[in-house]
Amino acid sequence: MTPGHFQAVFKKPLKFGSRHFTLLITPTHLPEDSSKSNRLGLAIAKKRVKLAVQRNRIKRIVRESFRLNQHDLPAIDMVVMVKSGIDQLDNKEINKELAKIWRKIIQRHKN
RNA sequence: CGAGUUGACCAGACAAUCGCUGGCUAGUUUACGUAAGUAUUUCUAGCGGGAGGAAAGUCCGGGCUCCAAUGAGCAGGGUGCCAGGUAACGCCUGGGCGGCGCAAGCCGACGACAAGUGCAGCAGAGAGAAGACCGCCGAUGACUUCUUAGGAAGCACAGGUAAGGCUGAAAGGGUGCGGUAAGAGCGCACCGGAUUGCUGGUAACAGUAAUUGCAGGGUAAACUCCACCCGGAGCAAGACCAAAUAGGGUUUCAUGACUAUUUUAAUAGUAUAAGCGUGGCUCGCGUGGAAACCGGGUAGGUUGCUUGAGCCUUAAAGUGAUUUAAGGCCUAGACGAAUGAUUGUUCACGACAAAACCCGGCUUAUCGGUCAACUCAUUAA
Repeated sequence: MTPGHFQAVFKKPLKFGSRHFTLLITPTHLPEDSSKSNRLGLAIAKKRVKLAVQRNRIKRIVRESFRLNQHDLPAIDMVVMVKSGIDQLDNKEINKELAKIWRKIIQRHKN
């Protein structure tokens, strides 16, 4: 996603929260309706996660999880934001929490 | 074998599956083109590459880039034993001096306070060319008593005294002997200091001799003085390409103004903002349209961007930092930002922490391990 896309998401978001994540979501506005149109943006503030090593780790895990689940998700743009304290979690816990969020989104989409 | 010092190195390993990033090769796709082909297009496959010793803090120094430049000075800032190394340094090496350690070794902003100015709480008698609180003395002078008339004893009044005590971080060289009423560098010896000379050393400095009774102590990360160094800003530097919109310039066309001709609608000519309020000055309003090209330039893109004071091996010079020569090697280059995830096996159960223009240092963080040299202790020969 480019900065323009980020602005679009921030303008009219649908919020999903969990203990350590906040997701902002809008339906994609791509003119050509392709199958892989859901896109991911990461906004991990230095204020929330201090060390560069930890920030990179979280980004990787979120990307990985997104990659594995993207085919089940509806056509959306989303920005993943992060709350403080997430650097205390290990990889397994983060994966669990993300899986929960994906399920939530899919449920919402159906309804 | 134990305790330790210094230097160098490593930073879990292996396998399977699924991914990320940019490079090369092959194919594919897109754009332009009649085609050959061109391209910094899309996607796929294969191959090989892909964070650190500190990438960190951003504390110094340099390269590179732009700006300014003829040189010098002032201001401001920095450095501060000596010599060497280096592109340069506040770094490194070697040496000196001082301190710590049994030792290997480690630590030190380590110029100048007998240029000037300033500062020093409490305590204490006294804190800077000092000071008499306790103490010591009271020779000399005063007073009292005695007297053999020379003096003797007392008193602690004048006064002398920096040995001792007390205070303090610090009390105006130290120790000893002489000396004295008691004392005092007052005199002497040794130690220390200062000055001058000589010797060794490139130098810092060290050694030594003579002279000098010896001194106004501390503090310069206090002002200051002395010596040396420093132009400013930074890759968001800078260079190139360049959409939309607005605006600038040039050319052409159209329109409008005036004049002439005539078929009253055209042609030719003139001027290029001439126009209107308003006849003039002044003032105000107005000064338009289309196309092409040009230039500046925003978004955006490309570049800068990794071949470099580079790394490895060997040899030579040097105590060493380092330098020189020969041979070999190419080892991340992203930009919403790449090195991961899962599972299994294994071990000593994995710390601190991730490039962002590039180097040289310093500082700080750090689980543990390997190697080399050296020191101490114990035992044996």
